[in-house]
Amino acid sequence: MTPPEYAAKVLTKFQPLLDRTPPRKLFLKDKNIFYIGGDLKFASKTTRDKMDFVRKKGGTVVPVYDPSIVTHIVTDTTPIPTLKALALKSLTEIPDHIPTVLWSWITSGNRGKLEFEWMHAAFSSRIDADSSKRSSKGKEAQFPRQVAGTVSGGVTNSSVIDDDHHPQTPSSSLHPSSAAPPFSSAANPPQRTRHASQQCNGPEGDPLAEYYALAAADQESAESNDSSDGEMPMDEVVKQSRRGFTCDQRNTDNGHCLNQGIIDKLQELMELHKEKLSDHDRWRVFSYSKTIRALRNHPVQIKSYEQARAIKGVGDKTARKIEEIIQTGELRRIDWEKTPDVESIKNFKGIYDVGPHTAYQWYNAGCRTLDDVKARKGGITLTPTQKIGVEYYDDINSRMPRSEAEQIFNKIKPIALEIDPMLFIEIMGSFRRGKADCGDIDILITRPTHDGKTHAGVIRSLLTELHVRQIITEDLATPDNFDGLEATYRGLCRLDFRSRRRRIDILAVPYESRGAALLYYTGDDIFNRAIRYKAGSMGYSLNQRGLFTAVARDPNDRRKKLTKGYVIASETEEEIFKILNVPWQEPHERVRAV
DNA sequence: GGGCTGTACTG
DNA sequence: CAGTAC
DNA sequence: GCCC
Repeated sequence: MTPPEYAAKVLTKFQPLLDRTPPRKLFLKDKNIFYIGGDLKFASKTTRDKMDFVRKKGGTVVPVYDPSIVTHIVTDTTPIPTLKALALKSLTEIPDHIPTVLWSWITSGNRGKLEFEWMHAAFSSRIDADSSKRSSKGKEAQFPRQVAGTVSGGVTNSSVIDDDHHPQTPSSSLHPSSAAPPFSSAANPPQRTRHASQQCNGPEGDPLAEYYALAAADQESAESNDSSDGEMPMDEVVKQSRRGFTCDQRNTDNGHCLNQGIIDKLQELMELHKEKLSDHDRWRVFSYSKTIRALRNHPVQIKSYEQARAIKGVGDKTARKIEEIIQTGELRRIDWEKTPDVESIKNFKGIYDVGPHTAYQWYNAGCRTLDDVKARKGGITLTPTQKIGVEYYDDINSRMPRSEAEQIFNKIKPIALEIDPMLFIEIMGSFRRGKADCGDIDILITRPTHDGKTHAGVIRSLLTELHVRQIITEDLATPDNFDGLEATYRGLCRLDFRSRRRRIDILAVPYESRGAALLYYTGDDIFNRAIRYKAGSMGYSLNQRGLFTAVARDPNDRRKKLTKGYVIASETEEEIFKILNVPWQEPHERVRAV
């Protein structure tokens, strides 16, 4: 039997099953899927199982590719056979509203909600294809929709993934979700709400499933509300928007850039300043990184001092440097800053728990290399944490493929749920932002309280258990209070006994703080600083516990708070964005780092 | 001249 | 408290 | 470093 023949047959199968399945479990409802297993002539067992699965989850298996009907192309194979099955000559002929995704996108629905399509893009060239780009009318009406059950998710051929970005990952990896983030993000708030609602058909087991849905609904109903409800004089509001906060605008492009030459030189200079000791240098780095970010997003090639100067964040000094780069192709300041200490300091700071101060102390004691440090040259001493930092120097300074973070998390999550099945436990950080590789694993833990219970004590049990199972191998910093609702843990972990050590952070927060915590632990760093800065400039204060108002600050020292103020938002990310008048951005859109 | 995020852990 | 990390 |  051919795949189209079987697809046609699937449409009539499972109807009784579909009729008695709760609609919330049918996460493929309204999805018209054209599936390509690889063999065009014969529907293999795997292909048949997969088509069955789609149907059982409420999806429609479309027998013939018709772009006006199909909402998603799911492929387990490479471009050539895929195109053959579609009867097309080039991938570019597929409309932008039809994503080409891997099978893993389908099975991601098993975890409570379908993940973003770009996270499972089968071909990097079509990573921006997005079903939310489809005009909302005239679609998906032709086919009946219903149904559900369970079936094993298939294994995916990941050789189709463009894994240029993480060469250390063998192409035999079975984790196709390690696709790179999209180069540009076209999402906007109205589409986002649609995204969110299409993703909230979680199993009852996910305590936050409804929270995501509610948050999305909140946002929708609040769209027209003016955020400045009388608190603030109008002219001040205007002034703020003129200033422009880094958290407000998405990065427009990550690809090649017209000002790459300038960027390279400024970046080189910035890297040198990073290794210097003074506060002055620290702020220079802050400033350069802002300039570089602006240049990355700058649509035209800069050819003059004036043009450079016109960019927000570029002052006289930097504009002069840019001018020099344009005219000579060089930047003399780079050689000037390339002092002999830079290399040593950089290496020392690569040790966990070694910052500028310690690095210079060691340098002044006569250390120049890591071996000098290991030999305690000059009589230097190391803290216990620093010793761990030295021992696992290479591990800690390398990134792991997204799939490894996922695998480690998949070991930890069941252990946590065994302690308390009501826990909310998710990976945050760069993983949540969809990065193809992760520097560490950030795990957020909380628990709904409507049954009168909390997650107090869970952190202690979980850490104990993870130590026993040798998943966590070293502690770097342990919580002040192991039994509270709030806890911060930092350590090293590993997937199995022959894997590298990986940095892991486990954070627990009270349930009411989950939105603020989600926001903070998702980052990225620069986005966080920017949104906190904006909050501060609007008279609020934002931290991982919530957005606070009426915070009285010491007039002599603005950073000192005299009163805590009171929480005005903390349960959802959406309400915090809304109050701060920051356009909604999905985690993968919150990337600001250069 | 002062701000450029705000907090937790370590010794 | 200073230093470090996120 | 930049901005106020």
